[in-house]
Amino acid sequence: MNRVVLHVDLDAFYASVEEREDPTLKGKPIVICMFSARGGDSGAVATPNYEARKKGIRSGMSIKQAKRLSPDGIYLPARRDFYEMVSEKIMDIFRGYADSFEQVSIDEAFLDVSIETNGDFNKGKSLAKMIKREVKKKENLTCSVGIGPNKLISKIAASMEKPDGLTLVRPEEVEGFLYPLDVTKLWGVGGKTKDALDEIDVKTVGELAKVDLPKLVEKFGNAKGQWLYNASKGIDNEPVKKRGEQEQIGRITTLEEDTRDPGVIALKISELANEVYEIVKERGKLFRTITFYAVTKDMKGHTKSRTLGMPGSDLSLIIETVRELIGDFLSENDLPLRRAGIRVSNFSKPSGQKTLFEYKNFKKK
DNA sequence: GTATGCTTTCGGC
DNA sequence: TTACGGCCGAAAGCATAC
Repeated sequence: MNRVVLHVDLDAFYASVEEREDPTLKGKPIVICMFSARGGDSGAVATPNYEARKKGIRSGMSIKQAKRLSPDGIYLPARRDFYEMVSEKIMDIFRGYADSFEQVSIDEAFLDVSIETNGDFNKGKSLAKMIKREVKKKENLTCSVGIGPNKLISKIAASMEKPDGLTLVRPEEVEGFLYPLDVTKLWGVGGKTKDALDEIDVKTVGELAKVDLPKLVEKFGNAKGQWLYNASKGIDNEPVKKRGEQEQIGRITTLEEDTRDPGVIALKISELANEVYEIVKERGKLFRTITFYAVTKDMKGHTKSRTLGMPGSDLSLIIETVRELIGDFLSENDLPLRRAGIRVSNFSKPSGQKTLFEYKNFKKK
């Protein structure tokens, strides 16, 4: 039996939630922004609504640039915790329709409905309509749905018709659907891969499908070469599977001014470390890797990380380790920092295994 | 050589 | 050219062990 996979994507999610909360905003260009600690219009665009997109505003753009494109737009600060709550309710709706379910991000999910539809794409389509109706009715939001025989196809399908779209690609339509598309439409083909494909005159998926496997492996290595070979033909066997718990917890902030003063950086970082520590504690986790993240004046990102021999959970452990990492970083780079952050990862649950703290005490005896 | 683990970078939302 | 958040997961790059 063939698979029937849905990809559901909430339309301009943050902006749509704000419109829903304040209907007087409807029809106006709305731009949800992440303002930085620098004040004024320092910061970036998280999500523009469709009106704002018509004026050329895109996510990731600086707020200043967006204001030049649409001075009369409505610029609102992002309320991420609120969007998170709305997202959870909607994900529960999606989950109710799926044999297996995979949440990809705050506004996106895959639903495998193969069993429920018995492999029938017409049933998949009516299921998609039901989902859209329920989200509209219960949460007053629209979404775009793609239906295909796998994740790769359903994800691209969902992006074809937005907002409030529904795109069905049957197995026999896959090649016709895929071949005219630009290779960058394939999830996993970004700037680097695009440039490499340009070198061999491959611009569309159809052109990529004509390249033989050895050539792709030679150019991209085994894993990526194989993946490109399959993806170009619409082949993707990745299962829709429930994602486990969060693997990394981090916080980053923009410094009030550029600096390379280790004291100033360490102070800011310890505030962030506190927040991270609270979450880790609440979830009862132990971490083994600590990462210091920095963005220098030239906007380049850098990381310094350390993996401990033994899982730990103490705040002081985070702060002391990151202090050393800051020192390492500053001795290797000479530009002042614009942003700084911290991340812990490599989690384990406290089991019978000793923590670093317990291990140290054990040694003392 | 291949598997494994750690560090760094990339890229999506 | 200038100006540019705050996350996350995955891939790439590298070292080490067998």
